[in-house]
Amino acid sequence: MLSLNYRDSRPIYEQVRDGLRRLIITGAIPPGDKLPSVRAMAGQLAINPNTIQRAYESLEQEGYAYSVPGKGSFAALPQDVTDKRREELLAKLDAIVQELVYLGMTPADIGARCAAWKEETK
Amino acid sequence: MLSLNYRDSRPIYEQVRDGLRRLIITGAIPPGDKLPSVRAMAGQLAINPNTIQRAYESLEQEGYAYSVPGKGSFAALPQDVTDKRREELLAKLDAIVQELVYLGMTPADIGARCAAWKEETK
DNA sequence: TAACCGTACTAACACAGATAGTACAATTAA
DNA sequence: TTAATTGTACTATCTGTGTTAGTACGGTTA
Repeated sequence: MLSLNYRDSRPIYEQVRDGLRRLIITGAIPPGDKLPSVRAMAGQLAINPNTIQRAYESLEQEGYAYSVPGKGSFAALPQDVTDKRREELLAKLDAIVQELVYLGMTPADIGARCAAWKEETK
Repeated sequence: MLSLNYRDSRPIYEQVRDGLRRLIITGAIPPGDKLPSVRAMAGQLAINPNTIQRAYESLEQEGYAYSVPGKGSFAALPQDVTDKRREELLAKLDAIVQELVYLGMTPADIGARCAAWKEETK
């Protein structure tokens, strides 16, 4: 379901958050479905529950999940994702395009690549 | 020339590296031009020279700069930028497109946005 | 009732980031 | 030649964040 890379310099809770987000946007976890419990995922990944909780808090701040005490954490609807997150993505997109253009690609090249994007379950 | 954000959680040396990269890809520092010396930039930003050196090392690993002992550090040519860096950019691009599609945008929308990109000196 | 859930603390530890200081060889300008 | 500047390489120290460990409470479910 999820894997950690201890050679990666990124904090574990960020890796968990990004991994869960990926499971959601790829459809592996449909909106409304229950996410693994904090303790279950901590046990599975052999890390501390506090670290998982931190990942869930971060994911919840983005709008990708919501939690109900006593019940569990669930994947939210795409509509619930924060505008802040959308703006971040577009800003990153622009920065990447700018650098790729500097490196020789044309905006048309990049645009074509994006337009041809398919769900390849990467 | 450059500015630091101490509220940002990102390490200073990464902020410096990204800032310098931006100056290069925007054309503010043309290829072949000399970058500020380690000590000069450290003094200007009021931080430790070691931190600047670390930023330069990272920038050099990407291929955006090269250093000559006794002379200084210089902006490299776009051709010198590592293939690794290019691959990273394309991988990030794909991930962003995937998430934007999940959030409701069509690949055509995103492609059009990229193709319409202009040098706005952001 | 018992087991699970999210959540909220406190305390302690490990490590990366950052600072401070020093040093050396190569280059440049005086 | 001399003096100043450059990149580079160390060591030592400090701080903050990430992580772990343990405990606890209220709500939900079987």
